[in-house]
Amino acid sequence: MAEKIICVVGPTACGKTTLGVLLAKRLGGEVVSADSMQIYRGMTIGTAAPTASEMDGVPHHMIAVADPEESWSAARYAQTAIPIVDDILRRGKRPILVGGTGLWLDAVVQGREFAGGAAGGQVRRELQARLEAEGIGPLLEELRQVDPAAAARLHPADEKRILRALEVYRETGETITAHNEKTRNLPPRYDAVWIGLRFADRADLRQLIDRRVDAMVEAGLLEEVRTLLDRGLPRDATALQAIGYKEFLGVLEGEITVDQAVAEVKLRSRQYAKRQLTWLRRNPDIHWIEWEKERDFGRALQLSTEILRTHGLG
RNA sequence: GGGGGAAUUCCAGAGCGGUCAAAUGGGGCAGACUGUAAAUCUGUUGUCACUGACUUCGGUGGUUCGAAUCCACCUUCCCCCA
Repeated sequence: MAEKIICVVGPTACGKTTLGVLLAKRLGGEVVSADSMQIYRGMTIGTAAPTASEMDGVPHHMIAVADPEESWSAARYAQTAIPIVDDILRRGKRPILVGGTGLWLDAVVQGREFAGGAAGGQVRRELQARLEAEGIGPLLEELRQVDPAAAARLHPADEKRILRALEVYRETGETITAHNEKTRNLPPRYDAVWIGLRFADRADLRQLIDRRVDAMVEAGLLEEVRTLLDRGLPRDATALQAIGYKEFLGVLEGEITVDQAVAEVKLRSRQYAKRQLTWLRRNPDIHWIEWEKERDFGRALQLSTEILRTHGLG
């Protein structure tokens, strides 16, 4: 029987961090972050990573544990986070996964494994070079030869996944389609109770995002980005894909003004929130707590407690 | 005061007599997604009784078989001269 863990999910700025801490305190739990950007060090302001006071004494894992120059993936995250979750359980505490990166959450909770190969690998670089030289056509044709199902499923414009599919075959001798079929129905690694936070009206989320972005800028987002660059972080680092960072990079390089960057960050953030919601919507196990206008954490904690109780927790 | 230019679907911006409900981009909405996922990719975006019909391209009137596209006047905006 898989062990019980809690997952707190939702779009950016919906209050996951706060609820996670409240639940941890009530249940004697520890937070394991599932955030693809908070994982990097030196990116606290722009990723809205919890501060020491926000953590309120609750142990947090997987936040600021990676060098921004490193390129973390969902697979690497899972490899690192799963042992941590297990350790928390072994110590008789409750793991609480808190995060907005849907794939990363699923990578821990589900029993699936990622196929071989990786972004920085030799095979991938070869494929990338071929893509640049020949275009996607020949690569898609090659995929059609070895894995017709994947070739049919993937949109011809989806270069990233076409490359990945070829890479898996080259690296492992097994097609990604076969790998997926093999692992898709494995039992979940944990018995997760999913709690989702969202606003009943998206306009309220937007307002909150706007305010938060303004606060980030006031808190020194520009300086944070400058510091990262001063330490030699290359412009193409995965960490700099983070919303807020890439835009303010543009400010430092004199391409756009601060006002333009702020507007851009707000826009990208709400688009991101939308994508997060799309990902989460297909998870039927999520128990949604809806905010009306303002976030009421007292009520959310109460509702969460009831949800957890029905799942034998609390 | 005189001369010139422009007004297009949520925004920007094509279109310059029929093949235009109107290119393209942005935004919105919806979706996908398993080793870059805060990334990447897709669909859709006037209305409806939706393989067809109806109402649109600043306003009014006109030319024409037919107009977003031509003409007149009006309104607004921009530029130049004064």
